[in-house]
Amino acid sequence: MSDVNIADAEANPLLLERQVCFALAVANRSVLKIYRRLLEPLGLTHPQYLVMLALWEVSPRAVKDIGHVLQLDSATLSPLLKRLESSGLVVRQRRGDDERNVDIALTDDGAALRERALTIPPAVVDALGVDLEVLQELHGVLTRVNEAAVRAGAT
Amino acid sequence: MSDVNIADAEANPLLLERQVCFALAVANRSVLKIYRRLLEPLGLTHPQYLVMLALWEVSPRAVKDIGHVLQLDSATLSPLLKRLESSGLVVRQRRGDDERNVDIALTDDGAALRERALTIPPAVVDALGVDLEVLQELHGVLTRVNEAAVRAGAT
DNA sequence: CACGATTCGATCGTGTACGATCAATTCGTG
DNA sequence: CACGAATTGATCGTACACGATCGAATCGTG
Repeated sequence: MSDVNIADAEANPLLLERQVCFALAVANRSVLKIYRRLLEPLGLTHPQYLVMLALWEVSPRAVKDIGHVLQLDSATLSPLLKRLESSGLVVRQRRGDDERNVDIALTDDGAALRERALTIPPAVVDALGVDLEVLQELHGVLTRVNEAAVRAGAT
Repeated sequence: MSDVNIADAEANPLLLERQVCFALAVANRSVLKIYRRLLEPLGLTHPQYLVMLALWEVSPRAVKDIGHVLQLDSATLSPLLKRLESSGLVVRQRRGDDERNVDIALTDDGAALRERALTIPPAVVDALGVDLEVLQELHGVLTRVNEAAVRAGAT
């Protein structure tokens, strides 16, 4: 990752951009690798973990709502939610007032899993070995990029 | 993304971490979405684009080397490289001195594609609508997280 | 030379991602 | 009431991502 340095990047925006897309993709994979190890005992993959996080905040939650928060579409969510259902962590039920909506609700097992999941975040922070300050900085920049990307993709 | 704010995060490290893993995953997907549109005319997916970037820097390059730079293993690279080969952008050839190594080399078409690819980076920066300064900041933080993650994953 | 350890790449199975498309339902308007 | 538009979730096909494993080739040592 050091074949192009920041000085080059300042002189040539194209190189900086390239490094950012490299860095983002590699960072995502690297972080996922850490999560994989930690989540395996819980029987969850990382996207499944994100869905559970969303449900631990609001339990009966529409598929569309989950997809909106996680920026996932139904083509990805449908099979994922089926796996969570067959694991006994959630149930799917059509809502009475509008049969088009499907609500996802935690089962008792799904709600109980939250206790074990509480150990994940500090383990990740520990494994990364970076200061919380750095994570805050990362969060701030990612959020800005995120909003810009959503704006760009909303068309 | 605003159901938990920074103030909460400062009081509770777990929430901050959660937001970061949310933000990283969403940002990665959002940025990929932008690339998808731009790369489609070139007939490249984003991982294929990363491999081509690596090859445009060093042309005859071992599979292992590409995998090291992009943090991808052969299970991902092998089919990907086959697609690039069937697209006529690269050729695979076993190296004489060690038959276990496979060198990937650009074809004339592959090398020529670089010209068209030069339009991609500024288009991404433009689509994101963020300052180069922000991208630099992002790059710096990602690099630090990256190194930490690699260290953590190196066991 | 022979043999075990290592390296390299390919392959298999599972699980996301996402564009495109489809069926069912609801809503707005005439 | 009826009909077209919009919404919602499901399904299909393609393409990563990665753990596990395999087969071939090389290397180190005796």
